This record gives sequence, C-alpha cells and structure tokens, in this order.
Amino acid sequence: MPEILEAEIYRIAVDETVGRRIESFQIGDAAYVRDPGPDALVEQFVGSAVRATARHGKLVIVETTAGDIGLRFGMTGKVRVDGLAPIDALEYAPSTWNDDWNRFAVDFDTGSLVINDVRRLGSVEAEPDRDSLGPDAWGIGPTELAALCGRGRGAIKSLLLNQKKIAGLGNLLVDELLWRTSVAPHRPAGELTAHETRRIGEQIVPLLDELFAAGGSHCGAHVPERHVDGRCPVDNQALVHATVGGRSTWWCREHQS
DNA sequence: CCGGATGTTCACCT
DNA sequence: GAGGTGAACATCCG
Repeated sequence: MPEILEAEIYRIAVDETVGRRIESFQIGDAAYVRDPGPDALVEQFVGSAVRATARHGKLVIVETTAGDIGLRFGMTGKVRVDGLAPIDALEYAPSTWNDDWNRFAVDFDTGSLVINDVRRLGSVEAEPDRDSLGPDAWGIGPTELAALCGRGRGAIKSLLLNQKKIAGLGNLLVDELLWRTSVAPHRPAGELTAHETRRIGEQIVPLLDELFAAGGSHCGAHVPERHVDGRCPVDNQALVHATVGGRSTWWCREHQS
C-alpha cells in the first residue's frame, strides 16, 4: 500500500543517490520496465548521473542528466538503497524480502537501488508524464477540492482516489480522511454541502503531515479497525464494510453521513 | 484445494 | 466525457 506518504519516504531514500553515475541496470522482470522497455532504458540512461529526485502523488521521479526515470510501486513495491530498506514492513505485502521478487535495480558507481515487488503491480517508466496526474495531494486545500467536486455524481471516495483528479491518496488514506471529516464515502461529490467539502479540503494536508510523522498511511486511527467486528474509535459503533468506488471501504454509519 | 480478499492501474464498457 | 467494472498481479487465509 505505498500511498503518497510511503512514496515520500521512498523518495527521501532514493535522494541518497544524487550525484551518482548509473553504470548498469539489473532487470529481473522485463515487463516491469513498462514504457521504453529494457533496451531503450539502458540506451538512454547508462552513463547518466542523478541530479535530483522528485515526487508527484505516488510517482517517484529520479531526475538524471539524461532525463527522468519514474518509479511506481503499486501496492507491494519496496525499495532498498545501498542495501537498506526505508520501510521494512508493508501492509498487504509479505514482511520478508525475497530476492526472487527483485524486479529492477540500478547499479551506480557507488551503491545500488533495488525495487522488490511481489505482485508486480509497480513499474518503471522513462519520462513519466506528470501532467496526466492531478495536483499533488500534499498541497490540496478546500478551494481546489471544491472545484474538483463540481457537480460530479460519482462518490466522493472515487474522486479522492482518482489520480487524475488528485494525485497521491490511496484507499487507506481516503477512508481515514472521510472518517475524520464525518462524510460517508458513497455520497456524490457534487452533492456535498459547501461546509462538508471545505472540511475535507482543509483536512488533507494536516492528515498527511500527521500520518507522515506517525510513520505512514497505516497509522490512521481507524485503520486497525478495518476488519469484521471492527469498531469506530470515536463512538464504538460497528464499522460498516462495503465496496465503494470499486474498493474495500470501511466507515462508521453513526457519525459519517 | 478453492474462493475471496487485498490496493493500484489500466483497458474496456455503458 | 463521466462513471462503473473487471483484469492483472501473488500470496495468504479460512
């Protein structure tokens, strides 16, 4: 479940490689290098140097002297830089690191970067298009959110998860956000009151700041209750479970409406 | 042993 | 175009 917070933790780890030169790639899974393919990637980037790192939503970008390399981690992607993993345990992924799942690696003049991904839902892409993503969630406020909601008839949860609208929020963060702001996930985005929209918009950045400091997307208050017989930490009512926006969703019928 | 659950992205349908 | 559905992925659990 790397969501925006885990992507940022990964980016900080990858930032250690700034200034290094790319000597070779170890491509354990050719399909993982989605866009140009392995050969073109080698052609473009071997010999280049890392200039900086960036992040847009869940996309981590390695900016080199030969262009950008985009890293996406799907839900079970982990990273190691120089053999060290910034996050050992990932929700919904095995806690062990099995080298069979090393999909992609970069060998630098000193050190290495390895992506390990059991389910292969992540990918590597040259020159990823940041413009196809919405604005980064870590800068969204009430004004931006209100504009996005518009008269949309889709569920507010779907909108918040839509990376083309807002980049970075994943299933756990969205459930936590709606739980905190007392809005039921299936409510049509365009039918929220101005007050509700503002409440959600105002809470996105504080939520991200808080959970980043706490350690990640799984550190929300209601996340541990996402199971049968789970109870709302606020009023102790049984949480409701259903599919909303195609995703497993847990909410409190008592205080989210 | 099999079906379901798990989160993200993308292709495809209405 | 907006919105919804399901496939792909691999593993674990009941």
